[in-house]
Amino acid sequence: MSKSLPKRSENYSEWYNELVKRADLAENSAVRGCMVIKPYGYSIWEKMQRALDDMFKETGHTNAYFPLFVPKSLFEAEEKNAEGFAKECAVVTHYRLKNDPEKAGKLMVDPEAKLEEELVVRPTSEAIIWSTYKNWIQSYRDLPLLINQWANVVRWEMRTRLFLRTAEFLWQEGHTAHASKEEAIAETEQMLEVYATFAEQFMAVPVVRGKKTANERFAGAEETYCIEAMMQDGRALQAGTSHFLGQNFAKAFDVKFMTKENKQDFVWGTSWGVSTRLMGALIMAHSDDEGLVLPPKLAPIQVVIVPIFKGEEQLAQISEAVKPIVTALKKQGISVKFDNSDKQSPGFKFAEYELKGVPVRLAIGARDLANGTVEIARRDTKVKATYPIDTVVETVSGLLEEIQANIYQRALDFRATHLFKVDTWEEFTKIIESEGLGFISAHWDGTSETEDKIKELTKATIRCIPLDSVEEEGKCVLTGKPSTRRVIFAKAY
RNA sequence: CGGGGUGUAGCGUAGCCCGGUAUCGCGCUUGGUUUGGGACCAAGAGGUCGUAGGUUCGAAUCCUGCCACCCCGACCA
Repeated sequence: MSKSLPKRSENYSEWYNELVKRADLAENSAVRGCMVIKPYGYSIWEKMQRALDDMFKETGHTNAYFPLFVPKSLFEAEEKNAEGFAKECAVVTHYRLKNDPEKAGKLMVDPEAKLEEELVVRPTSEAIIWSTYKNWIQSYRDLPLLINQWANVVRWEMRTRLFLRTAEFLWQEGHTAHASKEEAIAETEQMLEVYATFAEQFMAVPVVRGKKTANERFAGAEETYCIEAMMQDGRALQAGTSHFLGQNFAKAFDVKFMTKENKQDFVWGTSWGVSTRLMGALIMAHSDDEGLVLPPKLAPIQVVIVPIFKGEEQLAQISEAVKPIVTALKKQGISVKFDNSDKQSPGFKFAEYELKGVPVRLAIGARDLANGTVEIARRDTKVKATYPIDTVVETVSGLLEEIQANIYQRALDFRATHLFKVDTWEEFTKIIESEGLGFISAHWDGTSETEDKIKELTKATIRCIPLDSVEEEGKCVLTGKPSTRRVIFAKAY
């Protein structure tokens, strides 16, 4: 195995792929399009789950679990939703295998064990959940119903990429039911804000909050809100979506409730989700040619301590000096690893923990013991400095906060320099065709035809209509027709 | 799913055109010396050459099917 990663600047996607594998995050599995998430990668996902789950609970949601399989008849009930996902569904048709009479030791699908009704492996759970909600909701007193589930879903994608698009992926999906349209919209917007806050404060990835155009809307939704993040190659990554479902699913599954006024009405729904794709966003937003750069809040190991020693005696002395540091850091809630293995040289360890994105590294050798010092290195800037040993805890906890803030700021600055306000088609194509592309803020006439045409010509799509976009007079960048606000165009993952 | 490429030890590869039982590096094992940015020396172990067929006295090498991965398209809430 060669020591260094492919250069990010030379081949971004090769760099990404190699990084995911080399940092022990995930690898391809024996199943087409499905990945194995390795322990180190999974522990990052667990930290994401923990933080998100806390935020869901804080906003009044509880977790539940619904089946992996959806009977076809339920799946097709909400027509638009079914149609939107039909092309990427895995379907279970049989429930038994048997020995193949013609090939010894081989199994075959037992043709006699055909299911009466096919089961769709959920690509999303609206159908199975709304069919259940019908039984749970009778009165306005049963509302709002605020439920989340952590689950796996399957979407049979033609081309997959580790974390960004896999046939099976892990996610959470919130499904809520409300007595009024206003309340459902407020819920949709609240959860979008939860996602945006998580992305910015935990992942250190700035996002644009916005609404999707009709073309990009979730199948079965009245309105799809999203957060869009910019990766280091200037492409956009949809990092989370929150849908206002109107009464579409309530009508499809006949979910009615009695209002305070003693009238029957259909309930209003929302659904919202983020997936292991966030791992892809996290990796692509911050990492460099040396490897991962993790935000301290999501790093499984926040501080690694590397002893530099000659012989066991020195290691024992260093270990003694390290002990109180480890204890003190842990007391602060900081996760620490003391790597006292003598299998690898310090240089090897330095490179290894950089590859894995450990935010802070301490190095202690005989020289430090004599001087009462520790070398502290930060992953984001690669700056090293020596500090008195009794200031380590304070320095480290300050540094973790600084790194969290710094990588967010760096990503924000990157986005700022790759966000272009464009008013002519010439400029538009020039930017979109250049290597280091980015987000284009431009006027659009509001029609699907124009959106499609632009996609056809440039491969750029409307990522969203930003929630904070200001109303202004303008002309569509392609057609010249009047427009009242700018939208964000970009090439997307 | 279409076009192109790749598949050889845990990883990365040479050999393939021109058929004769597989090269090198990393890693691994053992012993020793090392350790402030991916240590060094010595000795070893490790292979149905992606897979299934075919041609041939003989196939990593030639032919066919299949599978997987990568790149470019198409597809993608």
